[in-house]
Amino acid sequence: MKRKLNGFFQKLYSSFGRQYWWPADSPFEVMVGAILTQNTSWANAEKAILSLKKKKLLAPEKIFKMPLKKLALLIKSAGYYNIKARRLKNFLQFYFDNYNFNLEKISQVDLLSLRRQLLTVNGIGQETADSILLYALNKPVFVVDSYTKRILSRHRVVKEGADYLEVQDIFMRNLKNKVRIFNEYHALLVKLGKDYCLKKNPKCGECPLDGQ
DNA sequence: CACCAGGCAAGTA
DNA sequence: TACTTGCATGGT
Repeated sequence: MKRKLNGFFQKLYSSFGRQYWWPADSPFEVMVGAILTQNTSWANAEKAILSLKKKKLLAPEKIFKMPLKKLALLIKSAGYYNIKARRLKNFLQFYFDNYNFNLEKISQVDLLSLRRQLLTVNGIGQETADSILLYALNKPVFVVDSYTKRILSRHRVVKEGADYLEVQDIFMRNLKNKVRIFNEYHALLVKLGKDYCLKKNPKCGECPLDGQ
């Protein structure tokens, strides 16, 4: 299994190169982006980020104070904008109550404790929590998304319908250089899913992982 | 026109 | 525990 997963990584990396995730100017931008991109293309989430940036509103205190309706309109392009506005507010309430919007403080908390805390916020599930932990706070946790599950079950690494923690565990038990590799590997899997053969209706002929 | 995108929560059985 | 549904814009 170690060899297989590392082999996949090598193939993906040599096919696609470095992905430079997460595209953001600050850890806070990653946190916001993680919520905005839920079940949504990055292109649409990014437009919402830009509309916040353009008005200099991409800051914890600003979004915290902003009326819910105003926030919803600003992030409209990300889709599900009412629910995502509420989720952003929920996260900022958590961030203020527990860490006073202080990045140093939240960064000091150990991975598992912070993961549990994030999961208590309404609107933050496992993938969003792990995206924040890995890409905003550089914690060694693997992010699993629908592409990851599809790719792994299609290549018979896990059974179809394997749950989140099961898939996550496969990566975390079998890879070294945690943060660096977890960051790049997840990004490469998304790249593969987007551009090649692992959409819901695949034509797997050119998939770089075939012939493994 | 249909289908999909870097999910999650709440309801039901 | 396992399955279903609502949430919504914008690109292909």
